Amino acid sequence: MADNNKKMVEEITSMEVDFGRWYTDVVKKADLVDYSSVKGCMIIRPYGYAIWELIQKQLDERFKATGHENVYMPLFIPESLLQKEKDHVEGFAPEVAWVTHGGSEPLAERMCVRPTSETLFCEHYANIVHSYRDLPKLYNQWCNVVRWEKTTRPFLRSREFLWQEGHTVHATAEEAQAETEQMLNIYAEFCENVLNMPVVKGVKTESDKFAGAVATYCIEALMHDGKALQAGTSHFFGDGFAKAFNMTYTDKENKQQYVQQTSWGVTTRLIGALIMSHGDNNGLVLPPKVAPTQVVVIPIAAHKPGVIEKADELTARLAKSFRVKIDKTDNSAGWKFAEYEMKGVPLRLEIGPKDIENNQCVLVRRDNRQKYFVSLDNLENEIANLLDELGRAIYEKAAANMESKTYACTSMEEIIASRAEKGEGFVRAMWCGEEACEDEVKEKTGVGSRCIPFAQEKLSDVCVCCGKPAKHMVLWAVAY
RNA sequence: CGGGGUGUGGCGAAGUUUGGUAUCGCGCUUGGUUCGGGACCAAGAGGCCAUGGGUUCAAGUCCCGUCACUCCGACCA
Repeated sequence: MADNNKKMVEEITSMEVDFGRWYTDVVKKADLVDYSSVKGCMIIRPYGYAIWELIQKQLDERFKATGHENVYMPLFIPESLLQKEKDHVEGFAPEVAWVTHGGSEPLAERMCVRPTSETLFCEHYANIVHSYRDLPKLYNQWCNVVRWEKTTRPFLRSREFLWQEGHTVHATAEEAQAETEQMLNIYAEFCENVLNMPVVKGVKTESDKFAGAVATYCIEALMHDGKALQAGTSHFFGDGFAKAFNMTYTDKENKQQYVQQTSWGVTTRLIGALIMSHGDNNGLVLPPKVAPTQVVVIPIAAHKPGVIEKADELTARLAKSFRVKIDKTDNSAGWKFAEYEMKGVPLRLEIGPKDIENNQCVLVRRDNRQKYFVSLDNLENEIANLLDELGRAIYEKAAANMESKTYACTSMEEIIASRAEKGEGFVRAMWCGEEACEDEVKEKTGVGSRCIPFAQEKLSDVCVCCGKPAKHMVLWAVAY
């Protein structure tokens, strides 16, 4: 059998050897994506898309529960509309794709393919909001956006990607601020409970915030290789866009006021995040709540009488409670085991002649390959428990990874030494608040500021760069 | 956008230095034996060697151009 395992090693690069290669191997071999002839864009295959649908569904439930409604905006944005907010256009100009012709006729005004839809929402809100009675407006849109990236990677950075963008307008800054924080908290809760992925909540530094925002909040996750990944953002805009787009309403005192605005989004990048958080050298490990198949039923010695029938019966029974799939192909059992491990299916159910005799089956956990011999009488409960346990276990593992790769440093030398000795991870270090220092840290140590975590800790009194009094503890890292 | 690398059946490669019949493994098809960790035997199908031009009796191989992909830097969810 050991000989057969060689095949496995050849097929997927070990994470320890080359994490980047491992990642591209996994997304392809687990059948999540395929490469497209359209440069820098990916084909999301049915299995990958099913994960996205589960993410969508569970996020959408949370949005609806907090009063949000889904809408759809146009794909194209006229140049004049994009130009209205100065910071915004400067931020996005380098990466927008332009439509210049309709058929063979040049357009009077070129249009970009949306890189994000703030401007469209702003225009719409300016039209529909007149009175304090019209507020708040809590809209969300599920769509695709285009950003002309130079280098691309499936799920992490591609020229077209799928996301959700929430856009809300409020009467007061307090209310908008509360919305911004609420949505960040929803993202964080979702990452932890649904994706089983720990995140750090914080606020971006001035230089790193969204183009046009007053403040950008984010959740940062740490991947298995110690690099950081921004998993979601929530922006507070104040009235910046409101002034540029003339979004006003009349308040109770009959005075004209600008609306206060937010936006927030997560993308298909979340799929990349969970791959790099939970995956191992056998492939994907999917959190049970977003696994398209939670239990795969594998009949053993399927030619023996009664096995297929029993496996079918079990599959039908379990389908009432779980996402179940049966594999009746004539591939060998061992091949199937490896196949569904590669695809990250949380539980494998083996049922063979011996089991049928004993009124039992074998359940095997994806994360640790532990085997359980389970009576068929109590199967649903056992499966539910094991799925829960697996979810908790991979969360704990990811949390332990994050903790063990988080380093507190009190000087630039320490940061450099930490990176050299311990490798990549989150570096916690004090900062004075000056952009020059932020840049210098990045230049000299290689790590960039990820966020100023909400959970602050005073590691020392002075900035690691300039030695002046420190204002914040910043989380630094090499990022995807 | 700068610096490397690679393009050969569906996938992964050898062959290129030194020009001479298109090779190997996986996968696929058919039949049989297997079946509790990537099975085995047998017989098949499948390629104008990325592309355009050149050199030559002869080009996957040498020369010039183009395109694509990929890795490393600068920009980004």
